[in-house]
This record gives sequence, structure tokens and C-alpha cells, in this order.
Amino acid sequence: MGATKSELFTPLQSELASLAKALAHPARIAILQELLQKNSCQCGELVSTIGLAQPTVSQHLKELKHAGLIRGSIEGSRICYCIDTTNWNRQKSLLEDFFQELPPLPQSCC
Amino acid sequence: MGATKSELFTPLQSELASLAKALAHPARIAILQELLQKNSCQCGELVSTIGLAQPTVSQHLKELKHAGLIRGSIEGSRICYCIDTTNWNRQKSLLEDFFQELPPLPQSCC
DNA sequence: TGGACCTATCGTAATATTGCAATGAAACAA
DNA sequence: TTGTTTCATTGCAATATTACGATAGGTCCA
Repeated sequence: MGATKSELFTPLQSELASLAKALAHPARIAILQELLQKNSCQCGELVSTIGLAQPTVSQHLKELKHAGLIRGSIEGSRICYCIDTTNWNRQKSLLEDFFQELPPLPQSCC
Repeated sequence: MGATKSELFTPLQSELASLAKALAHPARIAILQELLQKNSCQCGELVSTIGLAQPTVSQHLKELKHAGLIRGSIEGSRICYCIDTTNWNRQKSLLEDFFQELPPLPQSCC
């Protein structure tokens, strides 16, 4: 059917999956890397950096904004994007709590 | 079109996106949580725990296996799944390198 | 052998995602 | 005002994902 049966899962499971979904495209990874590296914000610059058409980049930016990972603010005729630091750190710790370190060779099975 | 233009991205970007895609469904998060918690492996147990049909769970397991996050081995008439520890730790550090901690309020823009 | 179990795979339907051309909206400069 | 620049939105086509019934292929036990 293609529709997730969301009533089966806990809020945490859904939140983690949403975060992962926001990261689940190389273009969005590339956008975040740009924003992390340049710290200062970008906009149409991203279009030429990434190599996708402007509407496509705009759509990816929308998804990242919806996930709370970035923010955008109008700055004259341009729009300034940057990492949403507070949310970023929250998501980071969410992921870290899930992605616990495992001892190299426990393998109590398999 | 629905097909990612993968030639535009670096191997690292594609790898991170693939990892995120593997985690981008609450059922797969739930499966991993089960495997992390019970340490020992599961199989048909997961079907009743998750609440999805058996073919659906089997499909999610296949994706997690393809992503290298879990392994499955035949154990009599059952199949024993568990976290692929080595790969897990590698993916973890991959994600950590990307998801760097950010100072609470730098905001050199926006 | 036959039946009971467990899991993978196939086939299919419903839905979601990706990508872009065309267009719209807002800011700015001449 | 008119034109330019910048970005969002709309609409659509192509592809991917999600879910499950039906079925196939194993193991195990009697």
C-alpha cells in the first residue's frame, strides 16, 4: 500500500524514523554538509553547488526545514539558510541514544 | 522523476543517505531496538512484536540485512537475526562524524 | 512419507518520493 | 513602472516504498 501503519509504533520510533528520512537523500546530506562547513548561510548558491534544478533544491530545503534541521530567514531579496542549532543537537542526542556502541564481538548468537 | 541522480554525489554522501534510508521506517527502528535489547536473536517473534504481517517484516529484515546492520543465520528451522556488530560500529562512527556537535548559539546568520 | 511449522519470494495495489518546466510572488534597481 | 534577481509553489511524469495474500522452499516430528 505504501502507507506506513504509524499507529503501531511509539512516538520515539516515529521520531527517529522521521529524522532518518530527512537524512535519507544524498542531496540533503550535501546541503547539510555545505551549511555545516560554511557555517554562514546559503540559498541559490546551493543550487550551483549541488547540481540539481532550483525547484528540486528548494523542495529538499523544505523537507529539511520541516524536519527542524535547518532554518531560513529572509534577508532582502535572498533567503538565508542555516542549521537550527538547538534542534540539531536534540536530534543528535536522539540518534546517539539509539545508536549505542556495541562491544566488538559479543555475538551471543549467529 | 523519483530516481536519485546519484552521479552528483560523493561516495560518503551516498553512503550516509543509504544508512539513513535503512533507518527511515519506524518498523525497522523497532526491529533494531528489539535486537539491541534482547541481544540474542529473533525471527518470527518479531512479527508478533511489531504487529505487521510476516511478509512485511521479512521485507524490512531484508533491507536491514542489505544495509549491513543485521545478520541472519539459519538455526534449525528458525532463522536467527542479530546486529552485525562490526558494521554497526562503523555506521555509527560514520554518522557521528557527520552529525557534529554544534555550539548552542553561534548563529552567524539568520 | 505426510503434516506442521517457519521464513523467503512473487505479484500486486496503494501511496510516497524525486525531479523539473512552468509559473507565481516578493525585493530591488533603473 | 518595468525589468531583474531570488526563491517558493504547482502540476506532472517517473520511480521507489510499503503492505500483504498467495505461494514456495526449507526443517522438524510423527
